[in-house]
Amino acid sequence: MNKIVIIAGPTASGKTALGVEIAKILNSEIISCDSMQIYKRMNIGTAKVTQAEAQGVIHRMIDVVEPSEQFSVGEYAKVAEGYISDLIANGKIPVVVGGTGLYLDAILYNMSFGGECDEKLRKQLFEELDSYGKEYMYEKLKKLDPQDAEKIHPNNTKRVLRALEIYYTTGDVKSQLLTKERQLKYEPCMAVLNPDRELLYERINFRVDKMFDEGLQNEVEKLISEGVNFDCQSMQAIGYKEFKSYIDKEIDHNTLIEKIKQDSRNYAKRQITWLKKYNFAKWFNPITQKQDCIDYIIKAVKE
RNA sequence: GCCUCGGUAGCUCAGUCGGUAGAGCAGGGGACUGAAAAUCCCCGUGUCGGUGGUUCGAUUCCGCCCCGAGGCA
Repeated sequence: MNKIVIIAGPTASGKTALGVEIAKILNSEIISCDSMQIYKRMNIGTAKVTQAEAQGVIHRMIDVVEPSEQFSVGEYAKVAEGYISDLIANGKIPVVVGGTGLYLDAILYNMSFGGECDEKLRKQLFEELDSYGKEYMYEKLKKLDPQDAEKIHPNNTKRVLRALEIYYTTGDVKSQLLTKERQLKYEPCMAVLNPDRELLYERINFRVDKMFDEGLQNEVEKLISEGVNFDCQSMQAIGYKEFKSYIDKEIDHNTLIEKIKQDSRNYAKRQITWLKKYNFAKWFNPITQKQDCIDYIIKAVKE
């Protein structure tokens, strides 16, 4: 099995810098694993690598679609897979850097996602939800796929609808898709960066302030003037979506900043929860164990 | 100085016609297969400002004191 380096961790844990450092040592490229850095012109708020930070290291899976476009894990997996294979074919070890859990799964495992999302169908499901309520939709799923329904909380409407969507587009029920054993596609040499919680939160707060200094508001206003609205998937990103209530004059500027910090902190915690499931990953405190982490990765790659 | 209203969880506040209390947010834990920076689930003991009194029993009623906000002087 081919080796692959993975640097993961919550937002503001220092993945970017460490990734570049390791990619340089390995003379390789970085495959970003981030659901929001996919979008072009969303640079400040997603903390995308700057040219200076990249130090000449090539980054893939960044700036791949317009902020007005839809994107999905399935597409991510397909495109990222291409870059990874190319690197491996050239005798290089890909360096995957990012914190989007589902996307990491998509790289690591052989997964068969359900059918593509069908705009019309999705709309239809939403209308049904509006008129009959979430309990009705859940009951509907329960009849079609009791096994999957059991795993989804009735309140988690988004999941319920997606499960229904899978059935209507593929004719197969979701639990059917999941019967196959998950299989690792590569041999992962994986490090999770995990600063002390308190420090992590401080870093997040600091970073958000910095984003505003660097012109986050300008970036958002520019996107909006281009026609990107808050219904766009890209605008679900933390650091962007919070601007809606600010622009609608529901909150003041200071509350906006605090809200972005808060959302970022909550997100970081969810990321950590997800990353705990990779039992082959080694966790490091990026402040006190940075060199240990680099040594570990380099050694794992050479073994 | 007098009057009024407050002082309850880290924060904002609810409540107890007297039987030692509960929401939201924060915080913690968790789930996760084409929206995932999304979406969802679980977790609430704290001298109920202090101190006396009434009472079998006070955070709740009464007195005094302290702190905050407002009003009258």
